[in-house]
Amino acid sequence: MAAHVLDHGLTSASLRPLAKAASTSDRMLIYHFGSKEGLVGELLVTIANDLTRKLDGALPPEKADDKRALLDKVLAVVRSPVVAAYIRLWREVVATAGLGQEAHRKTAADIIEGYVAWLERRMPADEPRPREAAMAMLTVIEGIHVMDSAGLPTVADASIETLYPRA
Amino acid sequence: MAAHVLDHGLTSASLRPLAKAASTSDRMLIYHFGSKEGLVGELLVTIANDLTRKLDGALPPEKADDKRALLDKVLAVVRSPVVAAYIRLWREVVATAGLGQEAHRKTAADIIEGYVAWLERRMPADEPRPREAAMAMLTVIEGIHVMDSAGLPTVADASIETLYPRA
DNA sequence: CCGAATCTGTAGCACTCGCTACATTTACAT
DNA sequence: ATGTAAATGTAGCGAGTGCTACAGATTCGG
Repeated sequence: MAAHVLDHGLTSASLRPLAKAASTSDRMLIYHFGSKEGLVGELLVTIANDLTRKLDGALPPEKADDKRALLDKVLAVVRSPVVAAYIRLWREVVATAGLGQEAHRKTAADIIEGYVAWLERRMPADEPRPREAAMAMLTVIEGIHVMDSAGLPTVADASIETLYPRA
Repeated sequence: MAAHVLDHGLTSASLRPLAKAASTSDRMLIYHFGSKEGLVGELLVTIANDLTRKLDGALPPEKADDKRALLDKVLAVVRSPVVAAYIRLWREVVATAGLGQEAHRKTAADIIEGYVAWLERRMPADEPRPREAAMAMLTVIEGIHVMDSAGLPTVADASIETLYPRA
């Protein structure tokens, strides 16, 4: 089911295709998860954990040499095809969080807090305000994702060079 | 119809409610726009123009004193309730653009290019690379929108202070 | 005034949506 | 072995989806 959602998107995911992906029936999904909302909630948690594991695997928690090096490494990972699917899903969650979806808003906030901490742990040792630096870098990364989604990596790269110039 | 989409979102917009908002029938919408896809396309163009007009009205094209002042002014506008609705819709377009929706990707790219130019025109006169500076600022603004959507303005504000420190 | 083209209302088609009723099977403790 | 609870299959409900067929109304040039 996680694979199906990563492929086809969250808002267009309906019970019957999800059930097919899990080799069961919609009947069973409702039976086990109570409702579609419950299913999606648990699914998002699972997927977020998957992503965390992938990121940790690709980038062990060591202090980077400088911020630009860290940003480059992170972008190399999140722009890779496998992780990019997670980012697309992430865009959907943020979008629905913007509307009334309070559950998704909470999920989004949790995930962001998690990644701020994740980035903070990898900030250069000489960084005076690592937490603020992590927040700033994550904000930039989110912006870059938007540019990538729009098919404008040029804009993204120019932004990187401007905000985090190579030493 | 634009108001309805701004209120209720794009992906959940269906013909009958849209028709009701326009005091017609779904029959008529298809007659005039050919298909839902055509309708949404024209609707997005109209809405984007609306937003451009609002932004121009709120922020005439004058060179700002410095980048932080420009950023603050822009954020004051895009965070106002009226404009925030447009931003929520924008998030949806970006999210669907990330999936297969080539039409939305094109729309997204056009809009971004437009706002880069819009920002460039307002960059401080002493800015050596106004275009790159505009791209960078727009990237940051997009990231800030994400933080706002997740209900984390704290993160957004810390990022602003870090990336564009007050002189 | 009249034919033709442009509009619009009513009804409905074939489909998907989340979810449920009901019956049946399976697993397991006693 | 038997009673009980968990698990599953089949069928379907009511609502909504984009869109169409058909018929009647309106408008307008000749």
